Amino acid sequence: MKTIDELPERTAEGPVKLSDVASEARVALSTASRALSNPERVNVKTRMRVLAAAARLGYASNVAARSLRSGLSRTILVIMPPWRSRGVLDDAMRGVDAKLMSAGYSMITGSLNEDFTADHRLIDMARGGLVDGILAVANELPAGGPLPVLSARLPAVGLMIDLSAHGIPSVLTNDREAVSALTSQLIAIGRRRLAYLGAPSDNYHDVERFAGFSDSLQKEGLAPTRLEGNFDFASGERAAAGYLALEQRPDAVVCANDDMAIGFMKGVCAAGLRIPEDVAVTGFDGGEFAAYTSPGLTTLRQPAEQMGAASASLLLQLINGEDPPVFQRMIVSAILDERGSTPALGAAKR
Amino acid sequence: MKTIDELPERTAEGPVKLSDVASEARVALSTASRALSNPERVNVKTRMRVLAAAARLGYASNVAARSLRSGLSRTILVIMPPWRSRGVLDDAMRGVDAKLMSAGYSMITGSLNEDFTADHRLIDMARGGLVDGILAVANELPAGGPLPVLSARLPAVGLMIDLSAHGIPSVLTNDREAVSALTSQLIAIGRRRLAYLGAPSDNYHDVERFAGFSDSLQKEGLAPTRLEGNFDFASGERAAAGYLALEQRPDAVVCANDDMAIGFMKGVCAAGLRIPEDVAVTGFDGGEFAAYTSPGLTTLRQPAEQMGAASASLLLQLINGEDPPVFQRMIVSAILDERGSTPALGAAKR
DNA sequence: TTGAAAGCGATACCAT
DNA sequence: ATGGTATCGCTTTCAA
Repeated sequence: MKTIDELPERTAEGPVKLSDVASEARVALSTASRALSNPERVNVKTRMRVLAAAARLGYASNVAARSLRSGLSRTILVIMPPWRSRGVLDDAMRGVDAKLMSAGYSMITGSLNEDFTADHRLIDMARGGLVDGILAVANELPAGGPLPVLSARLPAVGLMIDLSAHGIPSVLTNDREAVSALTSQLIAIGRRRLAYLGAPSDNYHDVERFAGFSDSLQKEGLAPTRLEGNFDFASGERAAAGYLALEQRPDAVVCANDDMAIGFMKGVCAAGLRIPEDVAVTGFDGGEFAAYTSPGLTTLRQPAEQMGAASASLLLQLINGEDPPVFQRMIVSAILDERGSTPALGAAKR
Repeated sequence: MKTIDELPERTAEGPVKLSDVASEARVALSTASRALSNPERVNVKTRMRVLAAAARLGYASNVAARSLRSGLSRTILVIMPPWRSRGVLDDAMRGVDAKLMSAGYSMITGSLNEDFTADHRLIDMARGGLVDGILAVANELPAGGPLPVLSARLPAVGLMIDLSAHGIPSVLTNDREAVSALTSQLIAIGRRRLAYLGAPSDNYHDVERFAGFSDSLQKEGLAPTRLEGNFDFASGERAAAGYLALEQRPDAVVCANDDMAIGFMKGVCAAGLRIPEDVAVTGFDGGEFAAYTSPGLTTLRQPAEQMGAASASLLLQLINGEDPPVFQRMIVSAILDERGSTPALGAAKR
């Protein structure tokens, strides 16, 4: 995986600008400009020199200057209703939005591509001076996600993604601990054959949650079963088929998120099993839907909106150059929302 | 309601800039600048003159110039995973994002406030030259939403909101027609006491959908019942209580969206009614979750992603100054997703 | 084909 | 307290 440090660094003198590229390539400023924006109007040989220089220096054109001069921003303003409460991410964004708004900041949301890499233009924005800071948010991200943009060396914060290894403070849920506690409660009420429904294991949250699950099983000397999904409804439903095919069907299934849990419930209900009598099911996230399945889904709710707000505050703090936070991870506790998909978990000790 | 035309217009000479304000207020450029950004460092009297002039001219500071000079953009780049398929809006945004991306455009998403008014900064962005066009998207918006920003007189398109009355081309679903057809089908299978679960009636979609519902009832000489909600789950559940209290309970309930339908189903199921035997329920939107309730929810699905992409194309077309579209509304047909919450609707003629 | 120079609009320093 | 002016980084004529 390409790490930040392999990418060209900004010099101590600040962002590299077109004039730097020009002198590096030993051409005039205007020629450098043309080489980049109207390549066909420049001698091939010179063009290559410029391009090479730009690459070597890690040049990113300053978006503000460009749009000021050209009168074109290549940017669209999308106006939407306030963030709706759907899924953790939206909840989180609501918190982010509110906080940034009240601090007088705007937000450019750049989605990653389907393969979770950052688009080229995102990187330009990050390094081209149009933004003051970066908030990387992700809950279902494989490792190696938005890193290239972080090479902008701008103040940055991770939300629901652990970037602390890169020196970027991150706001996270206590996935491992919370799942472990929940698992222990399931054991405490007598469940003995427990399964975990997870996702491809390069996902931070899956790793953590599965670890929490395993921790508790090991403590009791129980053996874990693992089912595979990919965080969406359909994969949960497919996993149900796998579950039904087991000779010794687990009597409790801990899912890595709500969506899979909901799909899973549909699958096993359709087969005539009773929830929670035959199998207890739990989710993770605490989306609004969880209260509207039948039975309702017991889940670990992430206080997403607060986490969003916290991450935004943190970022603003970094931008304003106040004393950097003493922590690298801000861990927020998930909250257990108990519903019909599990028997009463009672006062099982945490 | 404040309409576009009451707002200050840009002069034919283009956006008003600080120098215009300065001369209008009969002060130096630098003084005008200070009056706006460091008010306390300017004599009250002069300050008022400047502020008045700015207001009179409808001045909006050029964001590009400001951030170029000050080195501060007051903008945060938020990096997110690809749009997820939740709710219509997200689906729609996925289409928008893909289209804009491939055309080399970036997106600034500005949420409206909780009261559905545009934030002051949104308006600045729109009028301050940082964006080339505006896409207003909304499905649950009361009338009078994002209009002020549209005063920027930039190319604009409405998505799931009808702004055609303001000369802004809009991409819409055939709400009225689709609901009417569905209602007729319910009548065709023998339902006679039909209710509509709607939302505050200044909402475009609610108005259209209710009209479609009423159309079909009138055709058969049936009387409509109307229940009130506000588009969210909880309001659907509350509406169920109202429904249960009716002496003559309707045997079919057409809901203005999926969320209310889902909440409503939960409410009536909890009371022991059977769906669809005792009461058939339908939704609108076709979110992913509709397939995971029990029973599954019959709903009119909006092809949101395609609509999003279409609206983005349209906007780009306007920006590029190609021949403006000959239509003011692009109407897309909703698709009936038939599930367990209604008896087989069969081949009822449309 | 390349280079020099004139702005784009706003800010902030330095005078007054 | 106010006014003049250099400057931010880049694009774009206009000459050479």
